Amino acid sequence: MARLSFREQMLRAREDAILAAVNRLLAEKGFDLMTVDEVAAEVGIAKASLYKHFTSKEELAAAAMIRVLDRALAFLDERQARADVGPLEQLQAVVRWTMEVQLAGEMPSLPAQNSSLRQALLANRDYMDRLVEVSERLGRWIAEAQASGLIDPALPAEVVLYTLFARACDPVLSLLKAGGQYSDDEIIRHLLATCFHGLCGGPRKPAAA
Amino acid sequence: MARLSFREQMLRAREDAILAAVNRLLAEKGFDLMTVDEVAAEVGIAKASLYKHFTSKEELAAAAMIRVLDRALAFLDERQARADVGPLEQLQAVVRWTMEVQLAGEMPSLPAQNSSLRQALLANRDYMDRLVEVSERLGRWIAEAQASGLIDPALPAEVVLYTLFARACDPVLSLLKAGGQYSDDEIIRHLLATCFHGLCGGPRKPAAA
DNA sequence: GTCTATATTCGGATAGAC
DNA sequence: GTCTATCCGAATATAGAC
Repeated sequence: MARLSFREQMLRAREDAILAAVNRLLAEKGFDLMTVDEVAAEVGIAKASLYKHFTSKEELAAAAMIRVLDRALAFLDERQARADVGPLEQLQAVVRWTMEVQLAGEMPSLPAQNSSLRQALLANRDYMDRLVEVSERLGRWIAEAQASGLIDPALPAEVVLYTLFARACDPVLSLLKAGGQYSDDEIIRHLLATCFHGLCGGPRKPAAA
Repeated sequence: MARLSFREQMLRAREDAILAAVNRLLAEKGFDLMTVDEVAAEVGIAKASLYKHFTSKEELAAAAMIRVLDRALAFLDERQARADVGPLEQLQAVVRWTMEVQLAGEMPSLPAQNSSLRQALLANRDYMDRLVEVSERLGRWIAEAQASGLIDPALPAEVVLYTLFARACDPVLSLLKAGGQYSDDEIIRHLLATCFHGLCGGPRKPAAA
């Protein structure tokens, strides 16, 4: 039993190393430009060995994205444990977290509408279940925030949810990061401001009347 | 002379048909997933004939994107002719226009950071000149709007500019469009609201104090 | 379950006739 | 300048030895 468990641990460790590499490459180049050869090279094993763990490139990417969703769910767990935080602050904390993941180069970009990956993800129950779970938890905060007017009640909740997902891989962040003239904190501050208060800059100026 | 001019016209017409097809395919699938075979099939000519007009897939895509920028510049010309419109309204009109182009399925998505297309575009003077021109014109409106406080002066102009570009190919729009439960007008209205006033919904509620 | 070597498919690009 | 036919490299996936 102990030996089996040990082997199992080794297996898990290797697979996690694989998924970490896939995750990084997905963030850097996206699914289409990432090659299985690169993944194998980065992990330091032969390509054929990869295919013993995962049966296709799509499954490889799906496993990495499931891992990201699991991290997101763990983060949501943490936040939900705090009862003293309002729904708007929770949503802002989530967006901040996604930006930190982006800055760390660990946020895979959304698959294009036609990608073979998209098909695979839609058919992957493990992935879809987690995506639905994340959406439902965010949906509860969105509903609360809209009920109290902290989030614009005129916006359909769907629009708010999609916007949060989209900001999790907003190209503005990588453009600013590539420009190199702002610190990570400044980037996050500006993007949080535009996400929640818009380019016009909402309620911070209390209208000099 | 007349015959030469006629031939020239035919050539232009064919090339424009090619670019229209490329533009549509770029919007639908992106550069990586678009194949030259598809383009040829859609135009109804042989692939080899395409390569008489354009020497590579990258050049083909670049020509299509230059065409988009030319349309944008023409739109900016129109707007600048109106002297009675404030800078914020001009920027909102621009964003609205980009969303209409997106809804028409004619807005190519931003090339990924590592795409071979990105390299080609950066080296393409015709493309870069137009991109700089668009940026400078938008930059003037942004500066004016920030000077009068209509756009948040705390945001670096660069952040505002990048955000406008990013909203021109925001995946939120295609998600809402795919959902099918909102009219094009509603989609544009909600996205304009989140872009300029944020999820919290800025100055429309005059703070019931 | 890891390796080397290879099969196979696909897509960008070209040759050469007309 | 358009076509048909083809080349060639790249990338996914697999065979088969150890």
